[in-house]
Amino acid sequence: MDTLETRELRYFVAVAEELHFGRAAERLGMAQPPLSRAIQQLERRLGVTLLDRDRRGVALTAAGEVLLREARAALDATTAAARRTRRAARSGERLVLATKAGASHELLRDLLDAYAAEPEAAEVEVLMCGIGEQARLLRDGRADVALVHRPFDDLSGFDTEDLLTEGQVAVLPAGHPYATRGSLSMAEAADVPGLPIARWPRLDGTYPPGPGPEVKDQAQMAQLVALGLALIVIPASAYAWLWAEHAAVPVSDAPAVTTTLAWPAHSRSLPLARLVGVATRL
Amino acid sequence: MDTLETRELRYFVAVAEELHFGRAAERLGMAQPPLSRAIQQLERRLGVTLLDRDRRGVALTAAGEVLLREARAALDATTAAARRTRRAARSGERLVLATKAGASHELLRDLLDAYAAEPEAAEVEVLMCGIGEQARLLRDGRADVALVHRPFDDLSGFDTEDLLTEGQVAVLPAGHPYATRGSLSMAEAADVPGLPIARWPRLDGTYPPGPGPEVKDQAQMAQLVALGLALIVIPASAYAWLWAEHAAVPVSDAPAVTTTLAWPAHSRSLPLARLVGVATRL
DNA sequence: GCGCTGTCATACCCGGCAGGTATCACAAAG
DNA sequence: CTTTGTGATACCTGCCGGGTATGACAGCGC
Repeated sequence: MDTLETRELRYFVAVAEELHFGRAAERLGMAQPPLSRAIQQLERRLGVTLLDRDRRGVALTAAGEVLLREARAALDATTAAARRTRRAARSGERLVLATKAGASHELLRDLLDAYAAEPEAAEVEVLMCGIGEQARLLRDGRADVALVHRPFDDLSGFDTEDLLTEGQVAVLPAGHPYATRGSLSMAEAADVPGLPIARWPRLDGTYPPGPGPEVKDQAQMAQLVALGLALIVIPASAYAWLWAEHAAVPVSDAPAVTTTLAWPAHSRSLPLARLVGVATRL
Repeated sequence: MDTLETRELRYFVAVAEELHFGRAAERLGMAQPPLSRAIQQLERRLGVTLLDRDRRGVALTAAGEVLLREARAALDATTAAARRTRRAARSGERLVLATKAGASHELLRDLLDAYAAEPEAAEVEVLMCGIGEQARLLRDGRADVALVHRPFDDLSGFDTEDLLTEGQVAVLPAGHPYATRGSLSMAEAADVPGLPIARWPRLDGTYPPGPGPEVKDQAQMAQLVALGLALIVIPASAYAWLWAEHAAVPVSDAPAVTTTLAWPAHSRSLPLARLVGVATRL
């Protein structure tokens, strides 16, 4: 019952993702034959067929799907081990906080200020990342803690602390007739003539269907709205990046958004514990 | 930024746990010199000192502590990958459910019955384990899902579904004067003359202080109570294993215990999803 | 102080296996 | 039937993981 080596897992993930031995080998910086052999060995050692080689193409078996998912998690865990160990050794202690660019401005500012006021506060590095990337950064050790937003982000596997629940607002071009309304319903927001709701990616990177333009960060949204090409519905705290050409109107029936602090479940870092403590008292 | 091999992690964990290269090498089934060399290489590659070799003994540095924790998690993840892959390939699908021996009898029976009644139900193997072992079994892939009890078990890192919340009862020898009482308070239970409360291990394996005997499973508890040497306070559903020599009295102010279904956060197994679905409808 | 013992590090050797190159086998396309 | 693209096979080589023997050094008993 020998244990799998990370090398084998890396190879398998490459092949499973490319579904092509040649390209996978290239990505791994090696030749194709040893890669084929390594995968065969892996299959023999597990006693399981992972790939259906069907001349002209490779497909994952059910067991292969399982291994792909598990192997990714295991690889993330090992790289996280290396990263966190290196970080623990360097420069005393230091926290890396991942957050979506532009979101929860005031909350983040207050949190950092309050934490910095603590005696023995560690240095906090803020890592701005794209939508939905926080979980990945936490899992592979690039971040120690993250500000995430329910129900948008995937929190499974983390410890969390809710910080703030808030409604959402519709952001419109400043001169638009609806900009002076006191509030809107989702139905109204979805049906503004000439202003489709912009779509942003879901957890898996795909976009929901709809007429609006696809965007991938707040800067794109801001510009599209300022240009009068779309409207967007966002948490009220994302307000901070509003331009002069924007107006915000509360959306009465949009789902509430909770800003949450999340960190790896097994973390025992003292500075992190202190940051969480500060956050709860905010 | 090369990635760590599981072999290195295994070696490091052995040394970190033994704090002795010789014993660690023996445990790993190898000679001591190559182990020393491997650890040195690991330290060089990470650019971090993990161990303070201080003639006569080895001690972990702060970075070493971090790596020990992270390495254990990573190793669990890789062995889980192997186990789950093998299991996915064998015998169609099959679920392994871990539970504390003797706890939540009726609930477990109902759950298994309801699940078995489903069309396309997978085979469920019930794995009885000791107190607090469920989390480990889930983490290293020996189990797919577990029945755990809040606030006793460590649920960090898992998805969960609460099934049942209940009070606790004091279990006494059948003939004891208090056995006929309608209810007790914690203060009263803690102060029964000649009957100290038995202590069971906490998450880390240590015992809380107190006058009562230390026990490690329900059979020991049962016997101690039947012998008139101790009383215990347990969730009402653990009732099922009561002997004729026992009597149970509700404890009015004991913290409520919730029986919870827990599973690895990233699991995507269809039979598991079905089991969770059945559980929520229970 | 002088061995003795227990500990980790060093020196050196060897065999297996990861990786490379060349080639094969085969299926689909034309 | 050739061409093209694919993964598998055959075979070689060098590196590195592992073994043995030994060194360096701290504490201990006398």
